[in-house]
Amino acid sequence: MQSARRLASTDLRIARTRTALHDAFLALLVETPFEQLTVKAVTARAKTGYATFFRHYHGLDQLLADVAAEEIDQLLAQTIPVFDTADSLRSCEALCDYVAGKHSLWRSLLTGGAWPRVREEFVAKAHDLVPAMERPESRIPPSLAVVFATSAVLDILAWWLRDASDRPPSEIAAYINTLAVSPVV
Amino acid sequence: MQSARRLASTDLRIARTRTALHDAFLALLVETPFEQLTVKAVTARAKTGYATFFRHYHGLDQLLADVAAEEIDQLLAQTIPVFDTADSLRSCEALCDYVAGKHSLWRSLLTGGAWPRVREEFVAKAHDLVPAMERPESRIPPSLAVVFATSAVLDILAWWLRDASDRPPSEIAAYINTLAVSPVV
Amino acid sequence: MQSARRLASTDLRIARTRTALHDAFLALLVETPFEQLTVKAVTARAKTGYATFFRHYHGLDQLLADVAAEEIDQLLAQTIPVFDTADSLRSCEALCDYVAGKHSLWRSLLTGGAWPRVREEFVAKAHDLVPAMERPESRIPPSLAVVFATSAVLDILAWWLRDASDRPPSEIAAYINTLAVSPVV
Amino acid sequence: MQSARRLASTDLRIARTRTALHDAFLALLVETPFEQLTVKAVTARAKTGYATFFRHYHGLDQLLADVAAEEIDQLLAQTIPVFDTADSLRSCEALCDYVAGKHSLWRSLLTGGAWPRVREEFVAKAHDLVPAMERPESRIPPSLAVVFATSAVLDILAWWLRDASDRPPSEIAAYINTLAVSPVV
DNA sequence: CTCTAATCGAGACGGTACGTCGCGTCTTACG
DNA sequence: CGTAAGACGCGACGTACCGTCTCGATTAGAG
Repeated sequence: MQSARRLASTDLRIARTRTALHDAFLALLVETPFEQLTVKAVTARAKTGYATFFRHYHGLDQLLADVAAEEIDQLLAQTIPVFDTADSLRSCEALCDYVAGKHSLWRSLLTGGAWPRVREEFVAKAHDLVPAMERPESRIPPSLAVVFATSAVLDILAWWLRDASDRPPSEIAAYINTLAVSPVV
Repeated sequence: MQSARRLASTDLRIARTRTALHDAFLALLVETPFEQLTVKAVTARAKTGYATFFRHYHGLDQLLADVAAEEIDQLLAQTIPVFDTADSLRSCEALCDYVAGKHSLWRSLLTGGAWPRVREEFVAKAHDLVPAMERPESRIPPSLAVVFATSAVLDILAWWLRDASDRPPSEIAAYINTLAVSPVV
Repeated sequence: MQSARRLASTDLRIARTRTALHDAFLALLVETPFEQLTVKAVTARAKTGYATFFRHYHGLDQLLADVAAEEIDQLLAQTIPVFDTADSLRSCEALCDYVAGKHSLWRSLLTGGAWPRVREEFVAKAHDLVPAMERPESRIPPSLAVVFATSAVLDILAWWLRDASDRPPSEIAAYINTLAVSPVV
Repeated sequence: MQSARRLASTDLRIARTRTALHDAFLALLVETPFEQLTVKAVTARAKTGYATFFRHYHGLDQLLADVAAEEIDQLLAQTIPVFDTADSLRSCEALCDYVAGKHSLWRSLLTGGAWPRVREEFVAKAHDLVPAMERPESRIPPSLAVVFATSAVLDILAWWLRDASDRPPSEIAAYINTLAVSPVV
């Protein structure tokens, strides 16, 4: 139960239950803002006993973290090179294409009540990666640069997914490049 | 209760109660993240009856909005000219000086659980002011510009108040100017 | 305020207010069971300020007692001779005719939530009158006789007003005479 | 929760909780008039969570009905033959002996605020049993006979338990026979 | 016919109980 | 004999009503 993820449980039932909760959670997240989700609703949707939930997660926050973590890892993996590459615009486009492919998932994560937590996790993970890409010549403190850049990227993506889903990824990529990337590199 | 603020109720008791709730709320916000506040705690601190709270506000959200609204108005009044003035850096410094003067209040509003709501309100109000300063020549959609700029300003201020309170306002002003203002003007 | 009734207040306003409350109370009692009445409802109906109610009565119970007391006195005045007279049947008919004349009032008092209190008051007042009509030859203890007879009279009247309002007073009088009067004299 | 009783839940905890509430309720009923009982008091006495009460009953009324129903059934089973038997006096004595055996319980039910409800339930149940014992030759309408007889029995019992507990059951039986039974058969 | 006190309306307030909801724990019955 | 179902303790919520209180604004009835 403790760390919930990884530990690659050998028990098939455990994997089954987790998948069910995982999927039910994501499905509900699309219909309902995160703060209004209840354990009961998730377990009902997952056709799982109420108490069972707590055998796998400490609470909805952890389930969110669990679900979001891997998505965040992947998004982050797309985001980091943006700040490292010579051709940052191209990287931005790759990033936006990636998000466009998981449109509804990321809209749930970025435009609802889940988003402060997602942002926090995203920023925290980004921080861990920063030492690897020291950029001492900049006049901006690294910790601020990380916060600013990641927040800006997420803000722009959130704006896209919520208010402007009809615009092409390439356009968004240009905005990200202009507003979030250029100022810090 | 209706609109909660204004309408300047002529009854002294009402003003007294509201002030008490207002102050108690702010005092608790410094010690406790917003999401963990309870009506009971606020009314206890305000030395007010529990039910009385609901005679004035529909819930803690509305109290937060009520408390934050006027602060936001003032901060916004400092922020807008930043994007309009010839000497934007000087305006940024004025903004940072203003925030430094209300250090602990704004730290509560920007670094705790209240901040998503504050940001939302801030962005919404900023949106209402944007038409007044049309900037058609920009290649960034106005609604994105508003979201990006206000979010960036708040992010930078939040970083300052939470992680770097020892830095002088002028330095922060420079960051704001570089990261949030320049890219959109 | 204290004893509420009598004291023949010289102030017209007081009399006016009391009458208004009195009437509003009776009017509501017809529509609503006593236990569901609220002070607010009574004062609203009486077009009177909420606090004004408490300037005249300690609570709804007292208002009920106040309203009921005089009615009970009158009913009791009709009831007592029933047990004293040679021709008890005729007295019973007088009693029933009297009740028939205040049909809706007594239905409210006897068939709703007010009835336990009315009964209690009725029995208590009857008790006070019993010494005057000692009937030592009976095998039934006087205190029981009073309780039984008054309760029985009220029960029969309540049954009439609630379930059999179409029957003539004379028929009810016969029942009262047979069931409540004869057994105790 | 639904029908509250019966359906013999197989879960021990449920039975345990209901018994606790049941007992606590009866214990409090001895000390306190029914209308002044609170759910809080009952649950406190039952050492049970407040909300748990509502998982079993809709309110105190239902709990009273629940508790009283079985007692009423038993008392009624003793009462009915009184009106059917050749030797009604002997039946009355059986009835009084039975009540004497549950003295404190019935005093709580009949002499406090619970009694109007108990009476109502008692009368209602008696009504359901009446068709079985048609007595067409009587000149008293059956529905009145039921109301009168059951009310009279309860009134006499209540008088006994409240004001004359020292009298022997046989004496009370005589009163019941004289006042409540004879007039209707 | 005025002046002065009492009464009035309005409704805020502290308090208490209600009935509901969700959480996280822990017992139970069942497979 | 372990696991899924769900009862439980807890505590916050928002509502309703009570009875008290403080305000002016009237309005009687005594001088």
